[in-house]
Amino acid sequence: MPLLRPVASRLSDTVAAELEKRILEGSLKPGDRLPPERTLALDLGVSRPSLREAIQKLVSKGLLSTRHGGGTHVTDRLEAHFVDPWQDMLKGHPLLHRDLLEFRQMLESQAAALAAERATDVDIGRLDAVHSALEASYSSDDMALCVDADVVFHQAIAEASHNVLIGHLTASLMRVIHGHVSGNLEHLHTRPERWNQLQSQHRAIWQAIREHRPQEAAAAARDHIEFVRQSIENNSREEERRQSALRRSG
Amino acid sequence: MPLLRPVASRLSDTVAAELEKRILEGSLKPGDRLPPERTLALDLGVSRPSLREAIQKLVSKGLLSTRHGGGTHVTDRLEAHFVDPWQDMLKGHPLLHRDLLEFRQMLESQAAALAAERATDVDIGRLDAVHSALEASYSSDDMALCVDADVVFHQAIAEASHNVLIGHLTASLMRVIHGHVSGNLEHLHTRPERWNQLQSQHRAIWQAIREHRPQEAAAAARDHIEFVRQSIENNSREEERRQSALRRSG
DNA sequence: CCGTAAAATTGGTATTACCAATTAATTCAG
DNA sequence: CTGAATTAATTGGTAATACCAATTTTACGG
Repeated sequence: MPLLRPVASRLSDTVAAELEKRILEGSLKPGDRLPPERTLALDLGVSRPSLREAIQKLVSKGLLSTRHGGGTHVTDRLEAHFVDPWQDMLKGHPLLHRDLLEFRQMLESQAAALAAERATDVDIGRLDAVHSALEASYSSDDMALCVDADVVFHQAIAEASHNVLIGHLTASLMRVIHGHVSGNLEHLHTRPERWNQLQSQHRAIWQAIREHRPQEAAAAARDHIEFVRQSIENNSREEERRQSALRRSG
Repeated sequence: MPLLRPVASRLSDTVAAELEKRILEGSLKPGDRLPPERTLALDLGVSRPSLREAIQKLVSKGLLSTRHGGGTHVTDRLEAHFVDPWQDMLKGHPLLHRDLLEFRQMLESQAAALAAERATDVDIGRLDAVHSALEASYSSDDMALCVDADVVFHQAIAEASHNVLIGHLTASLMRVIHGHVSGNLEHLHTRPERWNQLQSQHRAIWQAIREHRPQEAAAAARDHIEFVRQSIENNSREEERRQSALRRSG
């Protein structure tokens, strides 16, 4: 009697667990579209009804969402749980930006350090690609492209840290601050020497990670955010002067 | 366009809602056995696969439980409705514990450092009160009291850091890990020397903060979480040995 | 009366077919 | 050549059916 599996009944459970695992470990990211049920069932070696039962479980858990004819997508329940309360907070209370940058400094330096420790060859390959895309975008004058590449770069580092919480939390923060990054980059673009500093900072983080030097990676990330912080301060101070001058003239 | 019901598709959803309704309104009491799938599907006027998808949803919600060949029963615990999303994530994916502790280590050491820098007199006054309450609870044998005091202590530190994000995130994490803290504390309580170590660690963090020494505070917090991590590892390893011994004897 | 084995019951899985909504590709008018 | 409308493909939703596996019930024999 081949009783290899003492407790493994309910195939749909193991399938659901497999999908959940892929989501948590990042091979299926929030927003991604799953393969069609028919092919996915074939991949997993199960029938379509079994796969569907598994999908329904995850839908009821809030991890997936299905649209008739449209496909099955991964939702971002993990992120939403943390980030929802913050969304409108930042809107009405700009003084929170200090806290947020402080938090980013901690989060991204830690992410860089862990990435330097744990990055595999595929992680480094992805980092290389993302970083060269970043440098390419900086050579262009397309601000939107720069912002996207910047976000992708930091996200790639977070995922190379191989810590689910850091990965999801970074994604959340990036979505929240996307607008601010955009404004700040536009400001920096008018100052070539600052613009180049940004690039060299990114390069420093990148190299420290791919050469597996955690201390330097963390320090470089910390310096980078510190630079961004000062830049934002200068920006708002200038803005204030401009407003005040406007008031005098008007 | 009379699109009164934008979302009403997915028959399995309406079936699941119908069953849930019957359970909640009492026509299906906890412990009751549901009719066989075939007859129930006939009653509801749907196919068996559709009914099964609905049942799987309710199973994943914790309202029903199925036993191969035994039947489908209503779970006796209805509070399963309100479980925190992160809770069951940690249940099924133990590898997340590592990530979570790693994240806590970063978060709480940073919180301690910032608290040591910025704590005002009122913050320190509150910390003193909370810490003495913690020591008092540790002298008693009331585990629930200890867990609560522990959570309050760490939360007070997070709030003394004067960073809104750190405060809220700590609160979220504390809610998620409340159950695990409880289990771990019970385990530690059986080992007096470990139990005392915990107290001295708390005291070290507390004193470093109230004497405004950020470096020591961060280090003490880091050591504390590291201690917790090792304790949990030992606990699970012992548990594993116990299980294995049980299997051998059985 | 009890224990064991056979049979009925019941949940689990797979196959197949078809329907319905969405998305893409194509075509045709301008 | 562009763009909007139509058509075709893709893809999730539902159903019917057959068979497998675990459990429970029943019946039989001691």
